[in-house]
Amino acid sequence: MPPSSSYVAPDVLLHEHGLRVTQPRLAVLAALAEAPHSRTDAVLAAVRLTTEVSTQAVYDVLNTLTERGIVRRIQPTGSVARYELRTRDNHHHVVCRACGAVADVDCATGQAPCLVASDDSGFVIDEAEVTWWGVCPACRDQNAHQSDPPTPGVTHA
Amino acid sequence: MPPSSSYVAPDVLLHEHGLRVTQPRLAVLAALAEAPHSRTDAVLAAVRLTTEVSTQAVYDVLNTLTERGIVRRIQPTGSVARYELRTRDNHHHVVCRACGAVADVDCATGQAPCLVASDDSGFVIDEAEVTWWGVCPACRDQNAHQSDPPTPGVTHA
DNA sequence: CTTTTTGCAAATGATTTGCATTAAC
DNA sequence: GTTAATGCAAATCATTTGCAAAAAG
Repeated sequence: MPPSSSYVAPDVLLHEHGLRVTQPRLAVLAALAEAPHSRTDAVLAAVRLTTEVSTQAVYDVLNTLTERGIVRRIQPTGSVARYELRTRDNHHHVVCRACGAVADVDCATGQAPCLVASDDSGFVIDEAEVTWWGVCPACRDQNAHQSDPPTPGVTHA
Repeated sequence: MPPSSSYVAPDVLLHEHGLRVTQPRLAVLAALAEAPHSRTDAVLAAVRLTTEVSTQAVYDVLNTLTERGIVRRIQPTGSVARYELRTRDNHHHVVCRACGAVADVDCATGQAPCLVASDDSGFVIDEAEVTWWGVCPACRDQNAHQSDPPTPGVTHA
C-alpha cells in the first residue's frame, strides 16, 4: 500500500533525486515503509531478509538518502539514530520514556518552522522540531493485562 | 554569579538530592555553570583544570546528576549528549546546523508539557521538547568579517 | 565504459560494565 | 565503620574512513 499522500514508486523516487537504483536502496526504502522510526540495526535486519548487504552499505544508503532528503533522521535524547520516510510534512514525534517506542504526531501547520521561538538569539531558523515525552499504552499496562490490542501507529523500540 | 532564579549552593543542592558532596561532582556543576550545553568531553576538560578525575568518573557524575534531575541532558539529532543546569523551566533550544552551537529559548509557559499534541496515540505525555534548527550569527558571517561581536547566550560546539 | 555504490577491514569515538580502592558520611 | 563514589581496564556499540571490487547507467 502506498504511504499516505503523493505516492512515488521507490525507483522513480531515487531517479528523481539523481540516485542510481540499487537493490540495497530499494530494500532500505521498503524496510522503512514497513517499519517507520527504525534504528539502523533494525533496518539492517529487515533488509537482510531479502537482500545480502554489508552493515556499511546500509549506513551509506541511510546517509545518502538522508542527505538527499528522501528519508528523515531523528534522534530522541538517549537513543541512536532512527529513520522514517515521511519528510515533507514537518510532523513531530512522541517517545515512550520506558521502552523508546515512537509515534508520529501531525503538525498543526505541516510547514516548517511551524512554531515561533520567543527569542532566536540571532539564529536564522528554518525548522521547529517537537518531541513529546511520555509513556506508551503498552508500558502503562505492562504488568496488568498483556493481551491488550496494540495501539495503531506506535512503532516499538 | 548565581544562575538566574532561586540559586542554591552546589553542595546544598547535592545534599538536597541525597547525594554525597564530592570534588568531581562540585567540579562538574561548576563546569556546567560556566559553559552550559557542554558535551561530556568539554566537561571533562573543564573539570580537569581544577580536579584530577577519570573519564568514567565524569560519565558517572553526569549520569547520576541527570537521573536525580540536577542537570538536564539534551541530544540534538546528530550530536552527542550535552548537559545544562537549567532543569525546572522546560526551556527549549535552537541549534546551528553548521557548527552545532546551542542557545536557550525561553518557554512560553515555563511548565511541561507546554504544548499539546494533536494526537497523543494513547501516550501519557509529561513533556514537550522543542528544538529549533537554523544557522547561528557566527556561521552566517563566517566568510565575511570575523571580528563581529559574539552573540550573548550562544554556546558554541 | 565511466562513475557511482558497495564490500570489507580497520579505526574512531562515545559510552557502559565490573570490580577493587578510596573517600563521604 | 558503612556505604556510596571513584579509578581503572576492558568491552561494547554505533558510526566513520579508505580503498578495492562490483554494478548501474
